Amino acid sequence: MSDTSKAKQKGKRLSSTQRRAEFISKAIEFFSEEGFESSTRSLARHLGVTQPLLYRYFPSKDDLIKEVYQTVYLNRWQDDWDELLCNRAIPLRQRLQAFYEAYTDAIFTREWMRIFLFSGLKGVEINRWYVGLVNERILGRILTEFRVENGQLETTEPTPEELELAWVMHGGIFYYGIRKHIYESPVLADKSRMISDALDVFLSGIGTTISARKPDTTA
Amino acid sequence: MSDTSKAKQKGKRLSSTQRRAEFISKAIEFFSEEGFESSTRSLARHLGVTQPLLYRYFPSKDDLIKEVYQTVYLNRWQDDWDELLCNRAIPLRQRLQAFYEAYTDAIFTREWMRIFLFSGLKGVEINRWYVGLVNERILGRILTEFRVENGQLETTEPTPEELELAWVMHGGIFYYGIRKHIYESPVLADKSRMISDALDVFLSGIGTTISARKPDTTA
DNA sequence: TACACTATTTATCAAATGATAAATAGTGAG
DNA sequence: CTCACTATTTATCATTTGATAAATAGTGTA
Repeated sequence: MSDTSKAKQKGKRLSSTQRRAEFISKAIEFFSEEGFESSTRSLARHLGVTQPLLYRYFPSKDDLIKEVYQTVYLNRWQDDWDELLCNRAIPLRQRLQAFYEAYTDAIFTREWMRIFLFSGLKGVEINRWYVGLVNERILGRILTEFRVENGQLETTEPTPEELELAWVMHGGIFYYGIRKHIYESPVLADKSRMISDALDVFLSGIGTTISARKPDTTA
Repeated sequence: MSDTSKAKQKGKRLSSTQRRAEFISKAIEFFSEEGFESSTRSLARHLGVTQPLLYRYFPSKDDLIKEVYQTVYLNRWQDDWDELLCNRAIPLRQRLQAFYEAYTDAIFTREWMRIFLFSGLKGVEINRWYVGLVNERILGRILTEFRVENGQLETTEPTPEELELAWVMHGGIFYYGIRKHIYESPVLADKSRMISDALDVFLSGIGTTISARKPDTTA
């Protein structure tokens, strides 16, 4: 009923910037369903415009895809998550629960999960970059914060074994999203509960399992 | 240097059955790298034959792809894994370690992981079937065996929360394979150690976390 | 109203695609 | 050696694909 939706119905002349934004947003919808190998004609049909119009806004299909990546990957990270993870006024367990609820709220969508996996299979740079971001901005921090809360040396680097266990925890949570949105398989409805259990298990394990097997009392 | 490799070098006349097997095996290599949207011509080049020859062995590209699925998904499960998981003469912890080492030895290959994800994104039936297999043949059993070992009623169905926690454990281990073979990201070299830690954490958690929060003392 | 500007469409191209039919060339049986 | 058989290639088709150029049609401005 709004101005824009009426304009879209008739399919006539949107402003350049509006059109561009609409193209990217609908290209995300489209490519996340059909994969990036799908044709520009099919995409244009989905957009309700003719195929050559795409080329007035993007020099090539590849450029459009890159814009899709940018939009999907970037600006997904909320800046306050950094502070949340490192806010030592709150118990770590609470911080992690809040973080993973917010984080999974942001990325557990069919669109995001599928584009993430499609681009991962293509081995594109931005995917590798994202994995690095998870490694340093989430898992590395969690391990540091765990040390601090347990009165250990903050400066001690996490061992590879600890980092791996953090990845297994993170991957377990992430896989819930894959099962739900990629496999479309039934999952526990209560996402918070899943996160809570995963965290409990991880935090009790990182304390006992790791320290017990490889006590770094070298210093 | 062998007969077959020489024959392949000259590219001349293999027996029908040999050729067919070779096509499927190399199609797995090829599609796992390039994705199923890649062209039959490109595949033929990879095979060292001309493209129409493919159609003498498979009615259509789709039929070839189905054969690829069959070969990759089926016969991957070793029959003795069933017995291994349920062999109550051995402590559950040991059974799980042995099982997951063997299981990941079987599926943590670049080919398998990539074809699994490609087919998952396409939503093909065989992928859904496989997820069901993991659910019942691995995770359901683990939970049952855990009950038995802890003197609980074998007949009691696992709660959804328990099954979810088992999925998180399994997903965490599986994600190690994704990170290694899809993201090509560095992982802990010692896979056995990763499995061991994941299992320790899971088994200690399933006993305390779950039972503590939702004690099923209804009966 | 008339004009300039540009968003959009129509028409089109060359290359790539899945698929088929006919021609060719190894191979084994007699 | 010859001939039938079939594995393989060559030639080809109709579609689909990414992309471009030219024609058309809204829209704001004077």
